[in-house]
Amino acid sequence: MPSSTVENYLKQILIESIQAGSSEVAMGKVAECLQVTPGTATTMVKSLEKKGWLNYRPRRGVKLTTSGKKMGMNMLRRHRLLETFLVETLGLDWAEIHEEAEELEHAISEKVLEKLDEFLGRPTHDPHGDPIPTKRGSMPNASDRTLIDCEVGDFVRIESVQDQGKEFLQFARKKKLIPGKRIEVVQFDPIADSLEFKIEGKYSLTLGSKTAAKIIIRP
Amino acid sequence: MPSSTVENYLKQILIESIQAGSSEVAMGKVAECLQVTPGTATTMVKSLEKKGWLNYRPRRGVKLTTSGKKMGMNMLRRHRLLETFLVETLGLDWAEIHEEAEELEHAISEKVLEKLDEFLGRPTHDPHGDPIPTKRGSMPNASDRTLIDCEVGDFVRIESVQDQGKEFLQFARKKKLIPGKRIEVVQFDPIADSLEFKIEGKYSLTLGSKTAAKIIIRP
DNA sequence: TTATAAACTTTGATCAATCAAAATAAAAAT
DNA sequence: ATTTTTATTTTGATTGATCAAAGTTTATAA
Repeated sequence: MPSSTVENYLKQILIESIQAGSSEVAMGKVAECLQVTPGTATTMVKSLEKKGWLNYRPRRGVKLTTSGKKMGMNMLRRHRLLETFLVETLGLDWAEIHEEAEELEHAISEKVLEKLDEFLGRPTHDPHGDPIPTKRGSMPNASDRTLIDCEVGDFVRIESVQDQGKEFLQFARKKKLIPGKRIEVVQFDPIADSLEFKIEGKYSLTLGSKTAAKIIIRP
Repeated sequence: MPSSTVENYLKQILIESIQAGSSEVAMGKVAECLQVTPGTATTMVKSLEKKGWLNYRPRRGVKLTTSGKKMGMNMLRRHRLLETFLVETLGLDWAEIHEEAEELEHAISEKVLEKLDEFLGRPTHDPHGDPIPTKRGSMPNASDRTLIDCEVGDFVRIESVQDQGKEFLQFARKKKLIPGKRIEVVQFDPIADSLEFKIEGKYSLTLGSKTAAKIIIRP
């Protein structure tokens, strides 16, 4: 049985490889997203290779094997199901759930997870709008379009928000930047680096491109 | 923040000291209930003393400090609330929940625990009938009478069952040896080491003293 | 093309938790 | 009062995960 450290490496490498689109993840990225020094990442990654979770090419990066991908997906499933539970059932604020799920995901067994999934009614997306992988490890592929890809006049729907930070999530909730909400793009000013839009036809909001890029949308 | 190993030592030492009635727990007991070699227990206990969780007298045993007792109680609270959740909400069998709670109790935060307690309606006892310590660390003291302390003709109620083992719990459920059930003692034969009784006036059952001692009762 | 910077790997060390086996102390038996 | 047994402690070693700092490649810039 993999330690929670191993589980974290695999989950994080999977997330990076999905996010970057490329399957090989640079060692710098690995070290960064696991919050360890580069040397630690190198050492760990070598031991993960020995155990068959991934392939490591020195000074190139790492690439998950089939079992590594499966394990990573499973962790993502745990994480997102737990987040859903924490919000839907226990009523925690969506800004607080990431850290909580981060701990619980290593402690929950497959058996309990299955019961939880059933109890929650087999949800397909977590509170941030991210898709929950199935038990078999497949995941509906998410949209790759964000608010900055929109034209003035576009009508779109928020699919998810890509920032697990407390501050951002509290801001997003206050401004109704919540998965499912309808958005109409009103104005885009590249010089001012600002994008103005209306949520549900009511609430006006202006964001810079950095933040607008965190809002994943679907037409 | 204490590691889960530390949490386990404190919880287990607390349980032992409650069970044995004496506050000082022998090193042998510590090693046994934590499933480590005696040498490991000695080493660990010394480091726990340095951190103020307990007092250690070589070749005598250990005694929790106030903060150690508090931490141990808190772990017991976590464990029992989680067990309650696993049975009441997720519908797991009571024979499977101990190991699950054993893992989850180290991962759940105070915040989530509080929400869980609220969600469950502030239960006072877990599925095995054991009292759940309050947030402040107090616990209604349990009965110390078991089935073997009964006389023929006694009418009593099952308060709890004191064996977390799978086999015993499956047996107990099948035989309706469940907290809350009423029992009438029918016969007691010291020579045969057997005790016969009726549950809810319907089901007859005979147990040896070893097993009868696991059934905590209240008049 | 060489110098510099950035990314990465090695090396040597530490910390928590553990074990096996040897040493010691206390308790029980003779 | 010894001897034997049992309980406990010590010692030396291991494993997993980590870091700091020194060394090595590869990429970038001058």
